[in-house]
Amino acid sequence: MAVPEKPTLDGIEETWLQSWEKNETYRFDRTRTRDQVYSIDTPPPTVSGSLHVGHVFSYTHTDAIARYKRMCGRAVFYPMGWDDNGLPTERRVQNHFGVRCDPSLPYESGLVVDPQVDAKAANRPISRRNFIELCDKLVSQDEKKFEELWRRLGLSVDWSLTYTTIGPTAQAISQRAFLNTLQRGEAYQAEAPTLWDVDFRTAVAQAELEDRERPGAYYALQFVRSQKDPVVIETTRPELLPACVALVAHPDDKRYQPMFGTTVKTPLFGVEVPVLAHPLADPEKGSGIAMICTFGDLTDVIWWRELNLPTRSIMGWDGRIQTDPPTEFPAPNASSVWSELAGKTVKAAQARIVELLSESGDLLGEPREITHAVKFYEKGDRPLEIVTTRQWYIRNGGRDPELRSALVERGRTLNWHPDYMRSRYESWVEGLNGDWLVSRQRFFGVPFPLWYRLDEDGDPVFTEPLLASLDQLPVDPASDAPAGYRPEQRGTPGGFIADPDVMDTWATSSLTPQIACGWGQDEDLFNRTYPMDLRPQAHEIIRTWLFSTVVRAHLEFDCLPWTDVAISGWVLDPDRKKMSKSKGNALTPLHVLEQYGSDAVRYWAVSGRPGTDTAFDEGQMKVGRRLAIKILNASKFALGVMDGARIEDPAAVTSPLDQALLAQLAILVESVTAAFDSYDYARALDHTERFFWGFCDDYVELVKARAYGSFGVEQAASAHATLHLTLLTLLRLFAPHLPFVTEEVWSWWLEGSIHQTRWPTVESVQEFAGEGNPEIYEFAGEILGAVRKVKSESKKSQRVEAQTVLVSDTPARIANGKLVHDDLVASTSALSLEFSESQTPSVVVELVVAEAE
RNA sequence: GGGCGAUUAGCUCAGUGGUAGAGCGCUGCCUUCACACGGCAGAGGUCGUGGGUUCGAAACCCGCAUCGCCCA
Repeated sequence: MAVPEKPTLDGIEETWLQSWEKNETYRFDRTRTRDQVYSIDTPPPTVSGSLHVGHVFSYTHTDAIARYKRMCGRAVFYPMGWDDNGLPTERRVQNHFGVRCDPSLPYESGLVVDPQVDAKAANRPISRRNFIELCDKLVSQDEKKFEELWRRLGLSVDWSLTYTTIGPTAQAISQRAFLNTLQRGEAYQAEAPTLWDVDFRTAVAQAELEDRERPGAYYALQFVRSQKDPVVIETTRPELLPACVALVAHPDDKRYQPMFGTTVKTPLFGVEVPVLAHPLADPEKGSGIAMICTFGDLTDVIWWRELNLPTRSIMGWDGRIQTDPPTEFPAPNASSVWSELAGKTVKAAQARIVELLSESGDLLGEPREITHAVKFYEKGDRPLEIVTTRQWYIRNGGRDPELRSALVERGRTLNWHPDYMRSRYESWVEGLNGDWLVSRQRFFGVPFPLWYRLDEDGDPVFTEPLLASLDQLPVDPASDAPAGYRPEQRGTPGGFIADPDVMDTWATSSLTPQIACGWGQDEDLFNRTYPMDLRPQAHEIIRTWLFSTVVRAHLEFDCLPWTDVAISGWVLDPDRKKMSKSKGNALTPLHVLEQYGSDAVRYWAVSGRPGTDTAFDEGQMKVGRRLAIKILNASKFALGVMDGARIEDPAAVTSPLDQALLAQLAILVESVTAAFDSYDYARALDHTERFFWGFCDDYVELVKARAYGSFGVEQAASAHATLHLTLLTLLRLFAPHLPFVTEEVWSWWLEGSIHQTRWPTVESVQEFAGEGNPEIYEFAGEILGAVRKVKSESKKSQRVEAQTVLVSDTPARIANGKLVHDDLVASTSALSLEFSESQTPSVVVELVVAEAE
């Protein structure tokens, strides 16, 4: 036995991290069958270069569950992934190196790009392949930093299982899943109006939208009617006037009913457009009649589709008004008006057309300023436009009520922790209004495993894509040729071209269970781990990550990807705002890990209940550190007083106080186990901690004299057996939360790692507790506390002797008290302890008065 | 506008029908033979608000207010 003279937390992270690594403590045992395995679909963090405390928060929750399940005897499959795919990486590379991707440039071998001081300004164009090399370089640096942090935090991840979302395996699996989806008819290509970010120049999916309140203005424009007064519409987007294809009002709107079926002419351009009825037109909004443009917003798209309107799009992919007019404008000066708008940004075009309308007298009154919700790409800076493009879609129930209700049903059979988070899922699925757009016009992503045949004129035949074969994956259609073609036929008539797009990052992230478990790569592993047990994640990505993962598993495997989902809240700053890098209020976790120790930071993290947002609180970390130190010292006492005697014989426990304590301990084991089984790690810790402080304050004080041998060998043996079992049990109850300090204490007198031991059972404690009565322990604690209070209020040392302690209480309680008479006398330093029956319970203490000096 | 959640001590939060709880902070005391990187104790709340159910409500029901999130 090696109990340190002066136990300390200093350096225990290094010691045990090395030991766990060397002994492969958390290595997944893949000899175990699926029912013995607990597999976790760890959220692969976006490798963003910087870390903040929000990261350590939710991952600690998962680790506590993982450690509990491991101690319950499951082989825990706990891989880490890095989400290095997609736009966040692209943007980071652009800013870090001061480059931008220009796919038209040739690859430059051995290109050296140093991080720029003022990187944003440099904006150096490089080829797509060079760009991707920089992405790879940067993410591998970031991944090292992340791994160091996770290890330091004590995550019991099996690091040999690490995957990425852009690596060859992820690419192969994403492409395979896509090809399967395509062949089952669940993926399709369509040329359709698409929400479009003009800065990123890519299509954006419904799940990536967010509304932002922006100032705008209603402009009243008059449309000419033959032989009648003009009709006035109000619009926030006058620059789209040349794209106007109709006016629309509500079918019940009496004001406009007479006009339905007639035509009017657009101001400035003189285009004749019909006046139509549609229930989505809001009579309360503006003048009650609106112009339909192709396309100003999603309502325009609906009207365009349902009213079979022509397309007159004017928006270029770069967010500027395109050069060519969408139609021939009848009005005499229309072409000069158009030439003023062409090539302008939306903002500039709006300013100019307002001037022109004003000059022509078609703009009535002053613009009416308003604030309205505008759709943005969540990572974007300018409002989304709608352009017509060819895109890939995966069916997700957005247009298919049967699939939709099947997916709602999937959500209902999933175990949600906490349960109310289920409604986020349901309201999202029920509100879907289109299929999942999965193609992105970006560079750093998984390419579609497709090519298109070029006809004799060199035009691509989109209707018959050339598919990669499964054994070819991962494939890069930009450098590989499709079967039956030679590489030099690329881009030539009769030859082929690659699909230019990459997949949405969620098209890969939605496959993390398949990637982690080795679908199609390692079928043996897959059968032992899939479908998985747990998906831990935050609540704001239920609509994206969780939902898309359910969709893929449903389509490919007709099952849920996991049985349970545990939703973590956010970390809030002291002003109760979400901590995030973009808000600039995020703290890096490394300094708190160093300052308070990993166990202390974990203590703060696991005190945040499932699903609940939690304030960043260094105070809680101090408390956690104090708890860890207390565990060291209490353990030192228990082991020291036993002096090497490890009594593991239930018969040795003879003292009623000891039996009472153990009876309480059995209750504790039961409640902590129940809390963990319901994924409530916070409640589990709360129970254990509460018991532990009571144990230190009361039991240890009560038992001290007896444990040191004051009342004989047998009495001491009872105390030693109780201390031994209690310590053994409490350490294991703490182990999922505080892996370092519990391992440290374990090593003082036991072999192996505490994290590979079995979770304590109620029965094993009950065996020692016998017929122990918890009330005895409670009552003894009350008496001890009452004496302490008297001493404290008299401003005396707790060590001072009590002349008499008189306990008055009911006969039953007095009987209990008498059973612990000797321990009470010793722990209160009482010269005499007496009991008397009374209806009004009290503890009267008379202290020895110190003699005058 | 719809949905979900929150509102309890100065702060952070527990508490799903039976006398208001914990930790932090604050105040006081104790250098005690596990622990000064400590211990013990004390003060501090008409449980957001208005109704209702009940012998009894912080808790259950309805309305309202404020905050947060999700979705339109």
